Amino acid sequence: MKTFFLDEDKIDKSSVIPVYYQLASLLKKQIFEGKLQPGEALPPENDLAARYEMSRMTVRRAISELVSAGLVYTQKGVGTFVSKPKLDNVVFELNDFFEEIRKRNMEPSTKLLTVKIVKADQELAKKLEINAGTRCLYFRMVLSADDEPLVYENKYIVFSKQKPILETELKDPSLSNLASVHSDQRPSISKKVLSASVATESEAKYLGLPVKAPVFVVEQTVYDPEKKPIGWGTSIYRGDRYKLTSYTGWSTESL
Amino acid sequence: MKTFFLDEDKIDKSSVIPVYYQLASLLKKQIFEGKLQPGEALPPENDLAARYEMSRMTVRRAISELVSAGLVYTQKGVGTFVSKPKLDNVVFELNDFFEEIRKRNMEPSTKLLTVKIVKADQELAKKLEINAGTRCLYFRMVLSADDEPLVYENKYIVFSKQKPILETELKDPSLSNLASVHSDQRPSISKKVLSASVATESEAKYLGLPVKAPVFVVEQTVYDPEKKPIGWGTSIYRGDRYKLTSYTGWSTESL
DNA sequence: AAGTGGTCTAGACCACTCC
DNA sequence: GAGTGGTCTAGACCACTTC
Repeated sequence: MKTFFLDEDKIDKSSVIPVYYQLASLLKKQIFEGKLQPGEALPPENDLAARYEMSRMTVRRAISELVSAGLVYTQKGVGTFVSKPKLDNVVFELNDFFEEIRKRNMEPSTKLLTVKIVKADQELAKKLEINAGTRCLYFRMVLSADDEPLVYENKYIVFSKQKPILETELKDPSLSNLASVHSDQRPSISKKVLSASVATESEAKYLGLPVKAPVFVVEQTVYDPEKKPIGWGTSIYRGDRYKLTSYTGWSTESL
Repeated sequence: MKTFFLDEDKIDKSSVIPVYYQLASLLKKQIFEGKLQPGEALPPENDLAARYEMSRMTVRRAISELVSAGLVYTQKGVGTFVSKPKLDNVVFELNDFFEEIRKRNMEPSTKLLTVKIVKADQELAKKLEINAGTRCLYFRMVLSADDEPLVYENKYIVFSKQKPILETELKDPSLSNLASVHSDQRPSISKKVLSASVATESEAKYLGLPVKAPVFVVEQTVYDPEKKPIGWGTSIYRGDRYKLTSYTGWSTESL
């Protein structure tokens, strides 16, 4: 027989801190300290409700916090169990360039190298699921932080409405924004593919890199709600400046 | 005055499908179809509860589904509003090698090239926050799928207990697993850094690539609960085989 | 049959925002 | 002060798992 509930009454029902949050923190603590080991069952919800003198709904709210944090999982008719930490499944974030740069207290800028109407060649026609020769809007630009070039981009939008290029849209030159301005359809899904490559001659030139220097390539396709492509482009990220970092696991933070 | 509630009574309270789920789907549909535009407010919770004849708690459960899906956000004392889709903030998943390969119906395998005890040099000592010369366990291996080499790995574990290398642990040669077996501390946090590079001579040899072929490099550090490093390693992924794909946005799926 | 988590109700009080 | 979302209660019935 195992004894739970050794911790004193740590729930302060008159506190401004929600009761469910206090209980969630208390359970988290027991997990981090190893009092509740991975695979082990939490006390039943009714027991927790009785012990901490709160309603079962409030207990459930607390547990649902742990579930979404990935600390525990539930099994219908069986119980709630502590998860094993998954340290090898990680996610890398790649956020909007302007947001990311500003977050680092640097000044992002866009240099528009080319903007014109082109006829789609075979490759582009295939990417955008249109006929070769169809007219597309073409953008070529360099994104910089504090005047240091970091990203070189080529973008194509299916050309469906005549509209001038506005100065303002260079404030957000993302493919999804360009597509929403220059297309009839509003973009609703975006696909990005990240790969490793080496800089071509022109890429190296605009990024101030030696030819064949390592780079990240992000190929993006933007679709309308009917899953029809409305924009396609590639972004070349300097390999010497860009790294994607990710942390996973249980941390004693957030108590 | 805007008219909500035009949809007929689509809530079937006797259905096996939970009521909160039905309401969530109904609201999702209105958002996808544009009947509820980004920035626009959802009807107040009390109104929804009255209209669909359910308790407010159930309405809140439905809305909380939309919140965690990123479709809406709430403001205390103000209301619940439809979010703007963020198409340029994406996450790339990089999961456990064995899981990923099996998911693709291929057979993963590990070839252990080297395992021995080494004295830490300056660089390794810095990474593991130990003194140079401290003994570490060193692993060098190639991970393959259907006998095609895909990843080349070098890993170091702080050497704290004498323990034989077991055949079974090559079934999961991840740094976190090796660290948990060969260290006194259990690993609890993992940091991974993804960068683009080109293959060195030895990397190219083991991966069957030309020298200077593009590769992904993942540098991983595993920490114990006190944030002390207990393992460090690098993984070289073939750039011609590995791509990270990500989808974001609103999709009509999941209704 | 007993125990578990999943859903749902019909109220209640609160803090917050806006006018 | 009116309206909003955030929290909480004390019940209830259900489907599921285990014995």
